[in-house]
Amino acid sequence: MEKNLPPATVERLSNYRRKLKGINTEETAYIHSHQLAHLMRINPAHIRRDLMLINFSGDIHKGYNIENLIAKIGENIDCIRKQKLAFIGIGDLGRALASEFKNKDSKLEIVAAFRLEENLNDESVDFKCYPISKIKQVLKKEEIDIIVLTLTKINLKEVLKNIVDSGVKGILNFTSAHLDVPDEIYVENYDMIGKLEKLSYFTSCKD
Amino acid sequence: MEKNLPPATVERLSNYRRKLKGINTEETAYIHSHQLAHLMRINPAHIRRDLMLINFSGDIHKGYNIENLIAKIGENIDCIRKQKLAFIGIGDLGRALASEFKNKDSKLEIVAAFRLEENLNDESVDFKCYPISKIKQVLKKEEIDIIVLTLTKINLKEVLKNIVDSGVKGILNFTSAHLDVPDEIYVENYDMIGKLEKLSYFTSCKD
DNA sequence: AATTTCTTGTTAACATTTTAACAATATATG
DNA sequence: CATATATTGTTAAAATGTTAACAAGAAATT
Ligand SMILES: NC(=O)c1ccc[n+]([C@@H]2O[C@H](COP(=O)([O-])OP(=O)(O)OC[C@H]3O[C@@H](n4cnc5c(N)ncnc54)[C@H](O)[C@@H]3O)[C@@H](O)[C@H]2O)c1
Ligand SMILES: NC(=O)c1ccc[n+]([C@@H]2O[C@H](COP(=O)([O-])OP(=O)(O)OC[C@H]3O[C@@H](n4cnc5c(N)ncnc54)[C@H](O)[C@@H]3O)[C@@H](O)[C@H]2O)c1
Repeated sequence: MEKNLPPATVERLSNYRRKLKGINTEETAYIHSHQLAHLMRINPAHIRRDLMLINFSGDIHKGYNIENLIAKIGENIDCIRKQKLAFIGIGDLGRALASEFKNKDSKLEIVAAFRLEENLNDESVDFKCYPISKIKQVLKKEEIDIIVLTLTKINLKEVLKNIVDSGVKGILNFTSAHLDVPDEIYVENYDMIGKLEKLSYFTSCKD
Repeated sequence: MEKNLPPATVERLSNYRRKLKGINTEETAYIHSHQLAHLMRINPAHIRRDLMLINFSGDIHKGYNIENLIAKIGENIDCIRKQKLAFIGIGDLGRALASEFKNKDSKLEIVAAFRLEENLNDESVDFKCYPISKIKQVLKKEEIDIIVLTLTKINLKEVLKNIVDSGVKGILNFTSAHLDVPDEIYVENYDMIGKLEKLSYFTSCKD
């Protein structure tokens, strides 16, 4: 399978799927483009175009079969094997994000988290938590694919070096720090403040 | 002032500012487009174009004066008066997001949070926390501009009705629920899973 | 003084994303 | 049966976003 879907489409497909999974298909097995569009707050043409790109056909009158669509999206955007995630920093934010994964049966699996504290009971989470001193060893052994950075930035430099050396392929970065890593590593920065300030700009009267 | 900046530029300007504020201007008072671009992992032309849009000029050799630039960005994207935020749901995620606001001296100010629990000590946060039963009353009285939704979705329908009635202008939504609110309210959905799955798509070998 | 070297500001080209438009087609309705 | 209606799939157009290119000009260097 070639990775020829536009990034914006990939992200939307993931969002469609999550929304569709929330629908009880015993009540409604089909959904129309305009209905899904309404749920997603986007244009119906968008939906039709995205589904065209993954070659998914609907019934001209009943609409799209929800279960089949969920499966088709998976065929197109999921990795064949499970990809392994590790969290670095497991405080308020890390815990909140990690708990989103429960009951999601995604192809992404959290296999480890790291934190400063050497001895700590981590009963609230269902993956293994290590002190950061073990990072080198664990990343290599577990063959982690993707890192989620939710740490406060003490020692970031050394942490990054270990990440790069371990062969990780992508980083989702929630810290405000600059990540000086090679271009081969796909970095996605994620910042709420930017979104909020954009929202503020477009909702405030500027006169 | 007219709101004629492209959304993508507004978001980037906010990000530039946050990055610039992290620089010690006693050491380096100026920054070049390519330096900031490197920090942001974007193209230098991007920076120059964005700053052109807000009419900010740099010194042809020294680059951009950091303090002036921070101020200029503020003039262009900040609301004249402080805008008031309220969080609905103040668990792991709410707390993590709220604590990002400390020491940020933004024009956005958290003035209230709501949660299910009637009696609870909220010592870790520095704004007022109310039980959700008080929502109607508080939103009206405080004239909240923007809502951050970080609740687990019990009673969402009623919560939404109160939000709409109170005249809120924007919602940053972290829940997976569909927000059925009038089009006048600017809704921004924010989902980490979509970003992660996109990251997974572009980092995995699909052959 | 001339030349080289940078960097900004700006334009124009390019790429991507979004949306409108509509033919094709199936069902329902009069 | 003919007509009205609704929805998909697809193309084309419009809008937005990104990047390349380069003139203009300031300092440094020869
Ligand atoms: N991008 C956003 O929108 C956003 C929102 C909220 C928080 N944040 C950022 O997320 C990060 C975490 O926030 P939080 O509220 O969860 O903080 P927290 O204090 O609750 O948790 C921090 C965690 O990181 C660990 N940690 C710190 N330094 C570490 C290191 N060098 N190596 C390994 N582990 C380390 C700690 O042990 C702890 O588990 C912060 O950098 C914060 O700025 C970003
Ligand atoms: N978009 C994302 O990337 C992302 C990531 C993590 C969590 N989430 C979502 O954020 C939400 C909160 O997650 P969390 O980990 O902080 O949960 P949590 O259980 O730690 O906290 C939930 C909070 O919401 C409050 N609450 C619940 N129902 C409420 C109601 N009807 N009215 C008022 N308050 C209410 C609770 O009192 C509590 O304060 C969940 O919906 C979760 O799915 C989204």
